[in-house]
Amino acid sequence: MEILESVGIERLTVRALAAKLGVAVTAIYWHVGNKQALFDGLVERIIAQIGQIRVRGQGPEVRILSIGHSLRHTLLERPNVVAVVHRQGRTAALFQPARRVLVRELTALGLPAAETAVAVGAILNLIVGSVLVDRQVERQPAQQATPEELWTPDDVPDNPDLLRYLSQPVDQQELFDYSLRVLVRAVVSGV
Amino acid sequence: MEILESVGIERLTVRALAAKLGVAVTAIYWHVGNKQALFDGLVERIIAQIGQIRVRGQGPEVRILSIGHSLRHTLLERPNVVAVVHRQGRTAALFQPARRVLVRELTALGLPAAETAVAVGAILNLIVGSVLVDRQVERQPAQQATPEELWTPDDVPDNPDLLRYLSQPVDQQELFDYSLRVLVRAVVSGV
DNA sequence: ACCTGAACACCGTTCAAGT
DNA sequence: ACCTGAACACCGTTCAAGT
Repeated sequence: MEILESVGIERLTVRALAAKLGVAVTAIYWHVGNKQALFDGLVERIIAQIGQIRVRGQGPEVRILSIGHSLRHTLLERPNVVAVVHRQGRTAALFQPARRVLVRELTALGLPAAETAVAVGAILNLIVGSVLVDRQVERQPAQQATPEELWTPDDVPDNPDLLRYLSQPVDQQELFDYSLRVLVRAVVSGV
Repeated sequence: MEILESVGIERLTVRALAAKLGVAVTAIYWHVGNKQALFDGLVERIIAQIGQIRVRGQGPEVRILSIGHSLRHTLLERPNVVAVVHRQGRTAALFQPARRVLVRELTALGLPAAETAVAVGAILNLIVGSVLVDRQVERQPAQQATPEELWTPDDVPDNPDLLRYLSQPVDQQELFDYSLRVLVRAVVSGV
């Protein structure tokens, strides 16, 4: 975990771990089997630790929004951790606690079972997506082409105002707020 | 590209490419510099090929939905390709053509510039997220814990109907349809 | 039961040497 | 200008050998 958070998943190697522990590389293999098993164990610990969700506020809409924001915030704080979980294909398990509390809030609304299941999935997908995109953006701050090269006045004829907006870097947090609000409102009002 | 699509990004190595070309490993280095540059070049080609979007249908809502579905479909067909683009941090560039046509459709709606920029970002984020989650799900079909273990009757008291829904594997396509529809409707109606 | 060193088959990369 | 082989520093993994 220390290696992961300090130098990233790329350099979390069996040999680096052995060195950190002051032990022969092969000792790791005796204890955990192989690298796959090592990562599996690490991810299980992460899931047990990070999964916890605090729900705050009054009223279903506010409470559901707070779940989304808290989860997104937790994940954004630990990009390397999210990377391992994703790599091990355990994203679903990581999100299970959030799924649990979301179900609780949505059943309180008295929605039909089918709609609740879809709404929970949609909200969680939105969060996963937003986090993955955010990580992507921060990992590549200079996306090679500048916005000015990507947009020509031709794309947005007679609209210098829009061109200015499009040329600014996207505020991921704002996008997330907007999408989540729209989605939750639709769910709560039963569309 | 052939290696990528046939055996996946993991095994797309400089040495594998050299072997496929019947050439010494070091020849690759003379031509493209290093692996990073090799991947960069590959990704540029992919972006030029895959970015193209067909917009179909009449009316802004239908046309925007068609953009979303076409893009998602294209990306889901080539999971390995998406993986390289994502790894090289060029997702934004891959989505530029879609961004372009989305802007065109939304300006036709006559929305204020600020709202158009946010709406475009939100829709694209939804698509990226849905594709990444979908790839995740299919890469790990057996998510270790079965739904039956994840949910206890305690989580959904007195609601066996909901429990049944939650225990089924999530239909990612349905989730995407739902979220996109909600989002586009909100944008079109100017919420 | 736990740890070691040697060895193997892989990587990416550099560099001097060839034509 | 283009390609090669040898070499280096890294990987993950196995296995016989030690205590």
